Amino acid sequence: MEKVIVRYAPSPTGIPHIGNIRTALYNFLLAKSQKGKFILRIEDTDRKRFVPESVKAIEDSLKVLGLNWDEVYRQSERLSIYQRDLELLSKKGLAYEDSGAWRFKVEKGKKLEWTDLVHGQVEFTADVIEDFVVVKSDGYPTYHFASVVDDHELKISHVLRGDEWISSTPKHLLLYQAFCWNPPQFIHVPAILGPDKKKLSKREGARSVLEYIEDGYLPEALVNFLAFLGWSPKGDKELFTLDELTSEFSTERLNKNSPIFNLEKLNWFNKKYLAKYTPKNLLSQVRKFSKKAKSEEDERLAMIINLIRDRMTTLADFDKYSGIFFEKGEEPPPPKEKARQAKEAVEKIENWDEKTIEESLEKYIKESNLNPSDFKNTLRLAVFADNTPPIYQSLAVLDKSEVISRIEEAIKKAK
RNA sequence: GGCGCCAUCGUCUAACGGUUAGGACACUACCCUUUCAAGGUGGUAAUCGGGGUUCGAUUCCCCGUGGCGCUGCCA
Repeated sequence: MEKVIVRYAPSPTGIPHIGNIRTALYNFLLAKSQKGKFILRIEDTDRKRFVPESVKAIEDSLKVLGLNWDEVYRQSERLSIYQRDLELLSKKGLAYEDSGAWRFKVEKGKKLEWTDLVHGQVEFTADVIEDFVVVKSDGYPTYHFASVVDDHELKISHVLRGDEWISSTPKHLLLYQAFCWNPPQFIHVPAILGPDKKKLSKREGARSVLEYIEDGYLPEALVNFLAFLGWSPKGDKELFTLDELTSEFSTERLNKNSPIFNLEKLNWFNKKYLAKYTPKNLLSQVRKFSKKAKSEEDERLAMIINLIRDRMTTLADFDKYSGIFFEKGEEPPPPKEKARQAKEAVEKIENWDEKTIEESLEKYIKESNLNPSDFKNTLRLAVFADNTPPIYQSLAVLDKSEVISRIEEAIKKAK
């Protein structure tokens, strides 16, 4: 069997959004699932729209997700190849000059068809195709020309790209015929849509994976989420690592219709992957996302993370839920009498560790014949806020003196 | 306008002629629980419409409708 060689060919006209990167993901999965080669090809043939920084953004986006490429090419460095093949066409009488550009001569009446790995048999008539430009007057090739020449040159076996290219594929087929080359397999995948069913816009997820990473989303979650937007594995399993996706991937299970970007689902994936992180790993990740966490010592930070990790959606959520461990919440204090009792109970605790705190307070509740829920509620309101992680463990995060001074503060404020 | 692609719960999807149309997110009820989460168990919710083919259509064919794409010396 021929070797599978696949390419992701973005044009560097801006930061690639999540939909572009999903195409890259599918290309990567297709290549690696067949033990093939994954090529990155920068299609920088439009000099007007070229944004130099976007090349790095493309590379960084792939790297952060682990989509490592085997080879990289830039079309702007391959001009002589296109020139050579243009001459070939022109010698055959299939290209002609027009206002400084070169056009391919389309033979009318021809039937162009291919078997798309997603769509099945697709047919066009050459009648609807105009003589199209292959080399622009500035000497750079058009997409149609450059991609066909390069795909052949690099022995690309499968062209997996967005389905906006379906209508252009007949042009590409014409070129393959003109050169007497065998066309690759075509796989056209639908674009991701926004919640309004329109093309993904900036506010609805057309952001780059780099931005999602900055917001505290995990690469594993992004990969899993993106893979499932237009593809599904056999069973009901939902959580897949990149390696698992690679061994499971098959183009047959790629979808025909356009999926809609759904942030809720991404959030769910992110929570799931966050839950899988080891405490040590999570700690170092959280440090990158929070100033407060950065200056906190390991042991205490680990305690806090352990208490709030279940409610974090992204890494950036550390600040959102850890506030009560740095500063008391705004909640109104409990009644004075109850707060005094709480203070008394806390003062009796001899060793300030989680276990002793719990034993000692439970003992106090029993001896004073208190309602346990009510007492814990009082503690929560006096020391923290109305929502907290388990109260005894939370108390252990603070110093005893801090707890007492917070309660005293509450007593002062209480009626 | 022409050409093309697409159509299952609100969303992501399963089904490859026969299922009580399955799973997940979201929503919701209950359980667990001092609170908020997390977790557990249930629930609401879908085959765009009309014709065929067939003993039988979500599934195959045609028409319509709707959405999207292309129709650039942009990709």
